[in-house]
Amino acid sequence: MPILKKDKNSYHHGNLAESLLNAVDEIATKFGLEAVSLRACAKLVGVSPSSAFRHYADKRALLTAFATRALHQLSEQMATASQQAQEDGSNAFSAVGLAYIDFALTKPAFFRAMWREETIYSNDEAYVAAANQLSGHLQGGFADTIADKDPESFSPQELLAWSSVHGLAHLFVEGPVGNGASKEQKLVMAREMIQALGPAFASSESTS
Amino acid sequence: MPILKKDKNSYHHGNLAESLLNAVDEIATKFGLEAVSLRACAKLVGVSPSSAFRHYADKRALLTAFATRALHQLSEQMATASQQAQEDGSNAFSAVGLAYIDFALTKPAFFRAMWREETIYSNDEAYVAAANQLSGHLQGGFADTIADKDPESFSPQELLAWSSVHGLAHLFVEGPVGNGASKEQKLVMAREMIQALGPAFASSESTS
DNA sequence: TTTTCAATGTAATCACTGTTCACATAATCC
DNA sequence: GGATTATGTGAACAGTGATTACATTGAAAA
Repeated sequence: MPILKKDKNSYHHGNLAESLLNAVDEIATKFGLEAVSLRACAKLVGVSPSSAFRHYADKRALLTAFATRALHQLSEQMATASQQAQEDGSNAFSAVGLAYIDFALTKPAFFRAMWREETIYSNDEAYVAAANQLSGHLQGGFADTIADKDPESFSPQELLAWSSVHGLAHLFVEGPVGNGASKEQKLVMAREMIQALGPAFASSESTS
Repeated sequence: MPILKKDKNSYHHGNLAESLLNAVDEIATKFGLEAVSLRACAKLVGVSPSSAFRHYADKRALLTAFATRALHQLSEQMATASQQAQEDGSNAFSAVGLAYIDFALTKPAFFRAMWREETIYSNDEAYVAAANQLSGHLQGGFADTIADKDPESFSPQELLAWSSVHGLAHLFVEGPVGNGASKEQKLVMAREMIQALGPAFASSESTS
């Protein structure tokens, strides 16, 4: 799946929709989310600016697709972390939470793109589904009763779990927390914070 | 402090720097943060677009000043909430945390502006100071040893406190949490989440 | 009071942005 | 092979942040 058009003379690109997402990826990674423009993406892909509108109604629609893809990537990493923890016998919620924060630290532009009401269509079906999947992974991390639960309703503890992990990730990425620290140090802070969360779950969970 | 130039013929505005901040306020409140443009602010103030650059080096500098002002406003609300709780004898951290979330729900555009690395100068002295003041209020909410602590270092529990409150506020404002719910319902969710946080602090705090 | 000068606001202009529209080219279906 | 649909193009539009040389003003200095 090449980003660039295969040969400069071919009129059709063949994979433009996805290639544009890859272009967003590349530009956001290199120069930040703010630097992502339709024209820059089009140029990177080797295509005229207006061609993007054949595949996305809007810049916002493109960013929505990108955010959705990012959500899926994060979900995937959380799933493997959970699986790994299950094999190790270690704490699943801690593993999933750390995966969440690690993703934010590794791909800050992606994390930013995911949560930005005003620049994505947050009612988009695929986006909502991906977000629900995310929260499901987190809920599944510290309780094994996921599937048949209403994804819209959170118990206070579930909300606490998501909020704290998400909040730390966001404060790392956008806020003044841990400004001088390395990624490893931040992950240590995260692990400790998650550990401190333990007593809040102890009452409702049998074993840990 | 009028936003508009007093009389259309006077060459000097007299209070442009602050009036521009008010313009950002108004536009962000009415049309969202994304709609804030230097030109729109200038027009609202009744002044030419380029005049803004006499007072702010950048659009980013303007937004930094706006974010800083917003941080102060939030700080103020947290301070009064804390004071109120102290008079009532109710839980100070809960009050401060709820004030934090209430602010985010009431002024989402302000909350967004506060935390946006790429559109503000997050190393700006005044901004950093305001952010530190914020975290101080939160730390002060559940322990009374604020003043002489290094604002850069957080204990795991302090980090947990800020992260969970901040995370829920952010998920409300930018994320899919509580999408159909009213502000009051969200505040109930917030109160319950904060309550669920209690056990995590119990071990290190004597009384509550 | 007059003169000087720094502070503040302006107009014109630049490259860039998202978006639209009439058009060009290609792939696909009958 | 010819018609139809999907996909990419080029030119244009208004709006954006920013810079520059210039205009206007208020206040300090004479």
